[in-house]
Amino acid sequence: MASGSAARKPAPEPLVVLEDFLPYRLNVLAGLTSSALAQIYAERFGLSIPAWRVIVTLGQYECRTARDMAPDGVMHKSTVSRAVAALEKRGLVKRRPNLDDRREEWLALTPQGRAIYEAVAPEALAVGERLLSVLTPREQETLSTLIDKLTQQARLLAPQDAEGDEA
Amino acid sequence: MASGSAARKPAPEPLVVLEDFLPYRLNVLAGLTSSALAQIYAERFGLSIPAWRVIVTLGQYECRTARDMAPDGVMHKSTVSRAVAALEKRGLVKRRPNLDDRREEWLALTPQGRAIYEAVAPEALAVGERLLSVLTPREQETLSTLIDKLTQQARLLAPQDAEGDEA
DNA sequence: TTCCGTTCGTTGCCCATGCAACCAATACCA
DNA sequence: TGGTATTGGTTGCATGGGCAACGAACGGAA
Repeated sequence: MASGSAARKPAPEPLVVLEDFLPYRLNVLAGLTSSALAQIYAERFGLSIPAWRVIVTLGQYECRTARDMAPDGVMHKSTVSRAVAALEKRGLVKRRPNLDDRREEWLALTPQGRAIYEAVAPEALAVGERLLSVLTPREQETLSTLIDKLTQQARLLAPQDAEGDEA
Repeated sequence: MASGSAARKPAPEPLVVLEDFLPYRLNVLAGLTSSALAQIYAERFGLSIPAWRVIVTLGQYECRTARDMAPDGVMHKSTVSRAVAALEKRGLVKRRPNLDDRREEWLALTPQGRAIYEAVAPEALAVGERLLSVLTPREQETLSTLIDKLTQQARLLAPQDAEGDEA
């Protein structure tokens, strides 16, 4: 069927099969999980992903500077800056000047920020659990190891961008 | 040292440890590999990631419609539309009307498009190889299996967005 | 034939984000 | 001390990409 000429011809030489290409598959997986989470962050709590990361980090450490917010260089500093500004505006985060170095400021969750943190965190964790529930504990450990190895290697392959920001 | 009051206090209850949180780690890994690849695509060939995906798909199948370009629902149809438009403008892709259904159009690489495909593909593959080179063949197989399982599960958790587009 | 519902694809609008330039404060060094 | 380089953080600008509304074309039913 279809037109008489060249429909659905196989390509001369398929050099890459996209659905077997690791970076593509990683992107798909990460995108799906991100959107599952972003849905919770956004619809229920009005948080962007960067905002969520800031909140989680402050939930862990109580007091951090904006620079410490992305020690792995994942978020751009402008992203962090804007996320913090938005959170401060909503009264979820407060800043205190660091008297020892007045370039930077200490950040902390306000009580309202902490409350949101305590509301979102369990739901986010639940999504993570549901995701991992298809793997055996042993597989989960293996996965963790593999991700670490790959991440370490990926840092070497993506030098000046995501990493050069730091250092 | 530091200010006398509340610097670096541990948080009351760290509910989530970001660097152990699977979705976060996946995002970091995918982001690093993406940026390693995007660098090649962009700097050397002026291709965005969606454009690259279109080119690879057409390199595999010769003739596809825009709709078939993201069968897994990863790319939004507007993203595909714009990527195809840009590629056509650069003379890398050509459209032919499908006379059997004039809503859609067949897409194919032009010779120039094919040339770019053949130039980019090996480099992209090389990055993928270098990434995987830190894993044993057995680990690579395991990884593949785990990614598949997780992706399948992630599709269930991210319903209306990335998937609802299709169906 | 004429409706109605659905699908493919495009486009206007808007927001998020990366980049780069910039300001302020500090560090280093002569 | 002064001068330069470096770092923390913000902001203007341009771009990429999502969403939703739209137009065009098809399918089915009366």
